[in-house]
Amino acid sequence: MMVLSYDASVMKTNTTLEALTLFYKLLANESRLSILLALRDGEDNVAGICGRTGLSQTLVSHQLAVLHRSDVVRSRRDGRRTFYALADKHIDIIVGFALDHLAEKEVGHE
Amino acid sequence: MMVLSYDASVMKTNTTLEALTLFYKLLANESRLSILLALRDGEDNVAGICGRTGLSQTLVSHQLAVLHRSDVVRSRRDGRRTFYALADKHIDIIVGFALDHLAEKEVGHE
DNA sequence: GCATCATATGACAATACCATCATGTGTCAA
DNA sequence: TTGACACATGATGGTATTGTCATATGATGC
Repeated sequence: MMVLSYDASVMKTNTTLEALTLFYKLLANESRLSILLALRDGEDNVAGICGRTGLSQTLVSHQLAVLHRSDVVRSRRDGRRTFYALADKHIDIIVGFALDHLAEKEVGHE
Repeated sequence: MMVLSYDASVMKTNTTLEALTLFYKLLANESRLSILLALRDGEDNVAGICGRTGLSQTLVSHQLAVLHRSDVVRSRRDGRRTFYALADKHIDIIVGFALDHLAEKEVGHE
């Protein structure tokens, strides 16, 4: 049973194929991807992310929880707010990379 | 309604976010990813892919159809056989890239 | 403490996806 | 043309995922 959300500490027991699939599953949702793209511009709190993505607070919190459980984003509390950021440069690079290549492919199709 | 399978010709009307999501959805399944990883070694026919992935013929055909509809793989008929290959280097590069970074991240977690 | 702000969590209906079984189609050899 | 081979397709049951509503939790100021 493959589940979207997984505990990062379990990942070592997964095969590479499973790990890679889980990783892509995280990116394979418009809400989550939208959040990640927003975070490429730098860290932001939940309200800020809601504003920038147009998603509801509940949805953003849910998806941030998913992304956080999988160590894709990290969180930092500041008073009542929680700021989220991409956990490392990998996500940033990988998403950017795919975007570039997708764009390139689009052009190629014209 | 976001659907995994989409007609590649429709993609121009999608936003970048949608297109990127659809792209990742294609990779977010263990069977498809397994097929794509197999095809990184070069083109192969359905039976060959079944052998290398351990997946059933029906499943492989189904997933190849999905990947083909989205222009991720291309097909070539040779007699009774159909050979499939990655449509371009993008997929190869992107998957390899994610694999490398995932590996790197794993090491970082030790 | 109490109200409020900011975020998190639980439960759930709707939907999407997956893998399988059964069957269909196209190709070749005899 | 028939049979076997190689692959494709349709239908379907089971399951996973999605987004929403309602509600809970934690922090701050008064």
